[in-house]
Amino acid sequence: MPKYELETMRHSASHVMAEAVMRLFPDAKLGIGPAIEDGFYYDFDLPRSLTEDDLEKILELMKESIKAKVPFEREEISRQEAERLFADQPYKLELLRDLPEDVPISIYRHGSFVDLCRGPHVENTGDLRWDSIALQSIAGAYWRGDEKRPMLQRIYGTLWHSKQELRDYLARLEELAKRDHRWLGRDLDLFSLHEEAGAGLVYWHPKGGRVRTIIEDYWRKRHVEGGYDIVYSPHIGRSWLWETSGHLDFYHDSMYAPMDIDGQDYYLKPMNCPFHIMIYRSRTRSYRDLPLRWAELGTVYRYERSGVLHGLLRVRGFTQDDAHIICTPEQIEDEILGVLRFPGHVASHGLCRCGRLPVDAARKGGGRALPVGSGDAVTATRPGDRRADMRWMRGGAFYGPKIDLKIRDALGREWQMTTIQFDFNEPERFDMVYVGDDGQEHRPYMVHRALLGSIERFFGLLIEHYGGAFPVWMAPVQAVIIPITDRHVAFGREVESKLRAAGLRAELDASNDRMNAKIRAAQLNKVPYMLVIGDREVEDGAVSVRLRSGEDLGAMPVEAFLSGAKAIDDARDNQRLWKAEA
RNA sequence: GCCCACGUAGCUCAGACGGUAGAGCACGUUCUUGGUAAGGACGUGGUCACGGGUUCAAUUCCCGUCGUGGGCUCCA
Repeated sequence: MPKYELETMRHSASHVMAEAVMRLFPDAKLGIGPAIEDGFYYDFDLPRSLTEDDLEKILELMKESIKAKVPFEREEISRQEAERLFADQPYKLELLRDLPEDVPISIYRHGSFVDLCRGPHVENTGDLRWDSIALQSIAGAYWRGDEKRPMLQRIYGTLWHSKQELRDYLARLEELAKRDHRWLGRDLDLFSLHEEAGAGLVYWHPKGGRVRTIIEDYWRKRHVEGGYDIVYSPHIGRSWLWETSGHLDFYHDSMYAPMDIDGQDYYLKPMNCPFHIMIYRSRTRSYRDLPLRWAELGTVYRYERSGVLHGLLRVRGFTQDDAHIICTPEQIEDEILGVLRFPGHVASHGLCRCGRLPVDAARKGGGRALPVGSGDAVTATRPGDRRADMRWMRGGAFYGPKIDLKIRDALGREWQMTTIQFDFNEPERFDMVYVGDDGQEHRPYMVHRALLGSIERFFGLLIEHYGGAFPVWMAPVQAVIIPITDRHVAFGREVESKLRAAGLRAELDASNDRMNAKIRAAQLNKVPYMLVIGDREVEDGAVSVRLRSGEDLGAMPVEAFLSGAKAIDDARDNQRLWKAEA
């Protein structure tokens, strides 16, 4: 058993690092320095920018401190003493002043370094191992996460129990980085982005297009089965639409500048909802029509600040798998539960964990004045309440409580995918009504929901999830036919058309590379099946099947491969069935 | 948007006190016709991101813009 929790050691390491920085920059102002998931950081206000060389020096100084086994000493002091002690540390003073009155002020010293800190820490710096610490990067970070406050320099470090653990961790990071969709997308010829054609705009290549088609076909099929109707709407709309929805007021920073058409302002759509509402308003609706479930693969354009764009995961034009459910207050619970149970398969990992919060919130709130939610549910008050609107917007919710689902990428960052959001605002703004069984007009409830989130982001994470090796049913190329010499190409074409006729995405590699090179190319493209054909196969009407796992299944008649591959396709499990058959 | 770094062939990268550049892979031609992860030869390919400035001369130095990477803030 290690003597200390990693968290304690990491926090101590951040103090040791801060001490080292203070020795290099005696005038440094200290921010905060907590332990984080895999390491620690410390924020500094320094007279100049740090460089990679500085990191080496800092690590050297940390090493000295660790070798000297300097004891950590805890001390509780009065507020006045603390203010005196940190008189030249404005950020510490600010933290101090924000501490509640009844909290005792504790400080930790080791050597000449002293920090306002709750602890705990290791006994002495010698409890850390200098060879299991790495300083990873220098980054900018706003003081207290507020972009209006000064930007400090943050040093990220990582610490483990042993040198080996550190090595393993760094190796793991490298391994994960290999799954990065940005490089896989290029190597597998799935998509591209072009600086000269505009940042954050995605070009889907034929192979990426195949995967997207499969995702969309699947999406459409499940939605129709799930009681949704598919709708289509324009990409631009007159300013009236956005004024009415409120987007022009509250979402303005994310919208592109208007274009003048015959003296009228038109805007690229950042959202699909107002269009679906227009469809709703196109005729009188009865309670007998509800619930309405309208889905659209709607492409939206949003201005994103330049620093936040990231491959497919954060772009400026993307397609949402958007849907709006318009229902009566009585139907809302069933509708939400229906979404939570939605047989989305590809998107539904973890959906069930979301609980019943919004349903309860909606019920308690009666749909007009809502209680404050917790977690990711966003506060909502009255429709039309400007302050509340703005808060929802800033919080990322349009108009009410929501459920969000986040998935981590290869680099460990979280990205929002699924979102389910109540909207008590737009029905009001657009004066949506239905005629109830009492003959009176009533206000319907509206739910926005996207399961995949955006097709682009979903695809990016899908690439990383599979490391580019898509399961057979999604693979852009399912089988590559590899003739050994030119005289086998003719038979190769026959096989190719047979497979294609059977619905398989097969391609013939007729290049004049050697077979080995063709196999290598297919491997690198992560093609599930490689079908080698030479003299023996031509004679027998067979193919030799190699899997991307490297397994060689030997020769089999083309029909046998076909039925096997189709069965595999149906089972959505490429390798196992083959092994069972083999 | 902010902090730091970066931008040389499609990709990965060399390179030069400032005197307009090179490799491997990819691509093309060609020889080779090969049994499960790279056969050989030859060749095409670059306004050294873009725009200014300094200079006899800028891809190299300075400034700006655009873009990329890692963070922060923000978000599907």
